[in-house]
Amino acid sequence: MEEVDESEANWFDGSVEELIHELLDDESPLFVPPEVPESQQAASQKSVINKLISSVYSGPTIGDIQRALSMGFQHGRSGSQAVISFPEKGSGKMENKYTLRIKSCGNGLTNDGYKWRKYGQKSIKNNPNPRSYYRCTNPRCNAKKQVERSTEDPEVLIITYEGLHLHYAYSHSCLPPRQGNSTTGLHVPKKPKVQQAEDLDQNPDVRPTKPEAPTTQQQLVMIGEKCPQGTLLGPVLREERVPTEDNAQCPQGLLEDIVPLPVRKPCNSTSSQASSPHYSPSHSWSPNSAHLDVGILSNMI
DNA sequence: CGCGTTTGACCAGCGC
DNA sequence: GCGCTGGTCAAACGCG
Repeated sequence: MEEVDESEANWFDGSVEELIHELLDDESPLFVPPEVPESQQAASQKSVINKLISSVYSGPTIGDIQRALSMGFQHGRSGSQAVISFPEKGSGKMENKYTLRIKSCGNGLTNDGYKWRKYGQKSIKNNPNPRSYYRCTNPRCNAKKQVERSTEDPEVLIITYEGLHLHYAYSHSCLPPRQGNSTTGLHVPKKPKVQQAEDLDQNPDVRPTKPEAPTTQQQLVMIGEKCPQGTLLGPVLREERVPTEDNAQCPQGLLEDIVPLPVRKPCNSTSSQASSPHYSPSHSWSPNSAHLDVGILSNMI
């Protein structure tokens, strides 16, 4: 496993918009051919950046997510429901937040594939049920979520996700090994306790059950990627999949970073994706290539 | 012993 | 300015 010096990873901690502004504010011409008139260089730079972003980020749009949701619940078991909502663009600051309203599934599990650490719980006004605050255990990932039960229907969980994951999901069948990632800054549990917080999400009164063991040999490599001019494009997580049978059947992609597992596969999050007869790779953004860049997704929603 | 949860305290934003 | 509320911190504790 090649050592990756984090100090050289050149992480861009801001959002995509901030990155764009940083690029636009740069005095130096960016991808603008010298023959372009000076008066048109700003517009040309924006055009180039737009193309750059569209080429770097080819993941799901909100519409894609909504389509995925409708797909997921067509394929999901009856009795589960979820509604995803996004903050309105016109209403103040556009945050990368979205809220899921999920009707509890029979098995009471909502493993969304990520490892969350609970950092707080607060009783909310006009809601007898406390709100729990979770943060992604990855120290480089600022993804957070809030979980509370609906006052109208105690079976309905209101999960508010904030921020996007700068790494792959640790879904059950796709957990990377603990060894070999110490250089990436990614925290992977020795024992995958991912399910614990998720169990509490669905059923705060029930103690967690034992999770499944990791089965794949995925390797996460974090790199800083630069454009030819040396301008930092942003944080990039590059996943190199060891071609094993397991991960060959474990497609994960950009959708994994945006749509939680219970939404993609309601009531089925504990079983192997590949084993599900309903699972169709065409409904997700599974990377067919060996590499997938996901880090630039921050603030896409 | 390490990791995760619990929970009271603290802080910031907002409305009055 | 004050109080309320939501969000976060961090020490204590529990579990494996």
